[in-house]
Amino acid sequence: RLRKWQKRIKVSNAAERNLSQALQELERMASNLSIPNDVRETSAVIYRKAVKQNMIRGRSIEGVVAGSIYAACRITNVPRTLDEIASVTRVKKKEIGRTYRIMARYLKLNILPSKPDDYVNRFCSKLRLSMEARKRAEEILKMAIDNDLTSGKGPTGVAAAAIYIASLITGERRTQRAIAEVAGVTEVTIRNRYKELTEKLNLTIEE
Amino acid sequence: MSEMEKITIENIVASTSLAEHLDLSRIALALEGSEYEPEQFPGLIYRLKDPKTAVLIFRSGKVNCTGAKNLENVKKTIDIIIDKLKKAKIEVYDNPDIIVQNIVAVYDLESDLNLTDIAMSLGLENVEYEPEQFPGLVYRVEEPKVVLLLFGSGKVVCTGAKEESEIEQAVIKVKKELQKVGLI
DNA sequence: AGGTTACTTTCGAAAGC
DNA sequence: GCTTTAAAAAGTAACCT
Repeated sequence: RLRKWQKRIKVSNAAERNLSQALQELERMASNLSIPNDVRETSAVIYRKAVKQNMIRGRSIEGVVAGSIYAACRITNVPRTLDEIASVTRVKKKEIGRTYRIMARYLKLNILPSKPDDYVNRFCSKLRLSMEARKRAEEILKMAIDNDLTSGKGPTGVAAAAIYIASLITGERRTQRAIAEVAGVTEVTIRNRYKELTEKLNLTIEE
Repeated sequence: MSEMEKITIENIVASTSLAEHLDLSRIALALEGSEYEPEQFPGLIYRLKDPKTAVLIFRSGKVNCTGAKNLENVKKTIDIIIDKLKKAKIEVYDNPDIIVQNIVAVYDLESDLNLTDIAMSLGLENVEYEPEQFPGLVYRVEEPKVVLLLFGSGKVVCTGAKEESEIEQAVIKVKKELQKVGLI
């Protein structure tokens, strides 16, 4: 009856309000991260799926939006780090990671583990490195993956070390500090990965 | 069948009941070094040095024991608590049933693992591998119902088991699955 | 550069918010 | 869902010398 209709209208109003609020949040975060439109659309699709599966219960809209963006970046092979996503939200990195993992399982997103080479173009652009350096870094990473030097290691740390080596090879040297900053890892991590890559792949840097 | 020998139990969580009700404030005074801050957590925390375990005591009389590496030490811990409470004139049961709630163990597959390949062959829907967040691959086994953490070194952590036999079953199971797909 | 400590993940019980 | 306990795995981070 009338009560029932009022309730439905209220629910649908609330749902619509939440959805438009979420999509506004999504746009805000995405533009702060310079995420392209196709990836934003993928994020929105994922967010809508999460809503349909009642995944917002017990979670914040902001957290699910952040998780959707992280997932969409992963799916389109241009992953952003959890730190990058967290930098445009009040949601903590730990919570975004947790939400993302739950979404990936529950929504059956079947997302492959991220690989170091997915980060090369973005990090090299920020470092204004040449195409030659990117190519070198990708070659090094292919060897690293073929020799299984990456299991369990953070993809960004491995990518950072490969880029550091590539920058030395092409003579466009970037400091570990500069690379560490764009990759969001510490210089210690770059050194550790650098040591392992050069030793196990017998890489010689001098020219 | 002696995979058992290569399994190291690292922690056992067990629970029991020592009484219908316990006055934690009184116990806090009886057990030197105990921590009781009901605002923060409803249980009283008490750590033993030998065996090196920790006990949580609740006002319902329920008690949890964590940190023991074998069942004897779980029993020893509970007996020590019972003894100390009795000496403080606090009435508690004598031989309470002890229920093992969780066992954490480590096993070594003795072979480096390519976690990305394992994630794909075990099926992305059964496994979680997010190296940016954690170096281990999380594998939820349905039967026995335990969770395995697989590392690149070949080390495996098993948690969620209530009996040692479940750990052995799970370990043999993954080993066979990895051998079948040639990843070990 | 090292070294130490600490945090990430998994699990379960307990009582209460 | 959170709070607290213990414990391992391996990687990364933070802080100190």
